[in-house]
Amino acid sequence: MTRKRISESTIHRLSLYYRALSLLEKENYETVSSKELAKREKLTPAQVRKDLSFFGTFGTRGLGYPVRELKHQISSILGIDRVWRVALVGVGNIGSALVSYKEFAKQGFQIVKLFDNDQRKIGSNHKGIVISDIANLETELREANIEIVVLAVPATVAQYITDDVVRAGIKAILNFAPVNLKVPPDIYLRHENMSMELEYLSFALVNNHVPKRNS
Amino acid sequence: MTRKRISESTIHRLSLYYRALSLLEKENYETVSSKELAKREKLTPAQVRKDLSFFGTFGTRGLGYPVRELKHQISSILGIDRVWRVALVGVGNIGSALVSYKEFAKQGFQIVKLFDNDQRKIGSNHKGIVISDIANLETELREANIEIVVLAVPATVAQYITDDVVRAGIKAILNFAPVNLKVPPDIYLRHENMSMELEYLSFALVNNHVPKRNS
DNA sequence: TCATATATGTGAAAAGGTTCACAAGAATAT
DNA sequence: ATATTCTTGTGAACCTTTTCACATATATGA
Repeated sequence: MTRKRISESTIHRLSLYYRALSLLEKENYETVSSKELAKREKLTPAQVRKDLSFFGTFGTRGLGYPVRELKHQISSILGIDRVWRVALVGVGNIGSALVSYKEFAKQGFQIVKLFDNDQRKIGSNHKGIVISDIANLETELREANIEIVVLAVPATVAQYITDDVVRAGIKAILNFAPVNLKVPPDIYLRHENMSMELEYLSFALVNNHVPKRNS
Repeated sequence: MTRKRISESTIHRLSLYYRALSLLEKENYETVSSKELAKREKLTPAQVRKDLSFFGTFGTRGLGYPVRELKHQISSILGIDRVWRVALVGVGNIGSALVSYKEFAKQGFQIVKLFDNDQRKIGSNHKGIVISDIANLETELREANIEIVVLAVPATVAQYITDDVVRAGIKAILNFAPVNLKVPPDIYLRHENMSMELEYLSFALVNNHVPKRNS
């Protein structure tokens, strides 16, 4: 299905374009040029055009891109023009915050299951979702037709839980634990390492680092 | 001060090496090879060696790298062998989670000030820190000698707050709001976009994307 | 002590990603 | 209708990053 090998950077930038287009739409823009789009996300016009060109031709010469239409196209490319059934494992600090994080829902990532191993939490209702026992992870992930699992558990147990998740047939995992996880090659695994960017800032301050671009 | 221009990717990987070395230290390893280090973070041995070579020669041929020593060196390169005075603006869902996030403290990022605009929160004690009024942001950032500011505020107000933060002389900002921010060129600005990785997973699932490597 | 195995450090090659530059199409003004 | 301006789409050039491959150094075992 992959026409050409799309780089990770391009995909990440699609997220940025989508975000910018959402805003432009709210501001009642009909069309937008690659120049304006680039400016808003601190990129170059050529980069914007090249990225989009991998997926088709969406613009009109002399005019630019139709905001609503392009936004829709990108959402379709990213697969966020639908609802994804997401389960969150670990309803601690980070986990709780993620349940309430509006941005996820807005983009179709619906958290429909919560898991924890804390007896005090299991069975209780958290933002409208009853917290399940992590002991039943595999079964309940299957029964609820979960497609994406978000891990917000301590690093020490992340691998065990991951093994369970993989056994449940889940193909996409987003891991917030600061540890690398072993998964079979057919599983999509991504990491959200929140210290990393702080460490980058630290490095930059200490070394007077000259970045190519901010962000 | 920059010997050579170090790439962002290299710096991010230093974070990974640091993490792996911390674990290796706990496991009582004396030395570690680039091969083992690479395996643990799903990289290649050559990559590890090349990255490290930008900063000096830390290894011993035939033996590998001394775990404790290399960990210390990397922490020094990243500037996390010291304490950073961090302020967090926005004590909502994400903000609260970040205050309790152990990983930050562990790496020297000490959150010493909290700000919010909610009258119910201002003056109250949150995990040992009294929440300040965001109206006094500029003054209090200066008075507390804050070096890094973390923004966990709604996208709609992020730019105004950023302007305040910049006026306070802060040179490093980590932004969790899903919006791009305008800052002068001498400010280090980084974004933590938590939807981005979910969107990547979505893209990967829909397009059967073949990644270069996981993560 | 010598041979063998191990593993670093690094130029050079290869791969990958970004920017350039321009032809071509569309809109707008005269 | 025509000229002018605007802006896309894209091959090619350029630049950056990764990987290769090997000389070099150390450790280990016989």
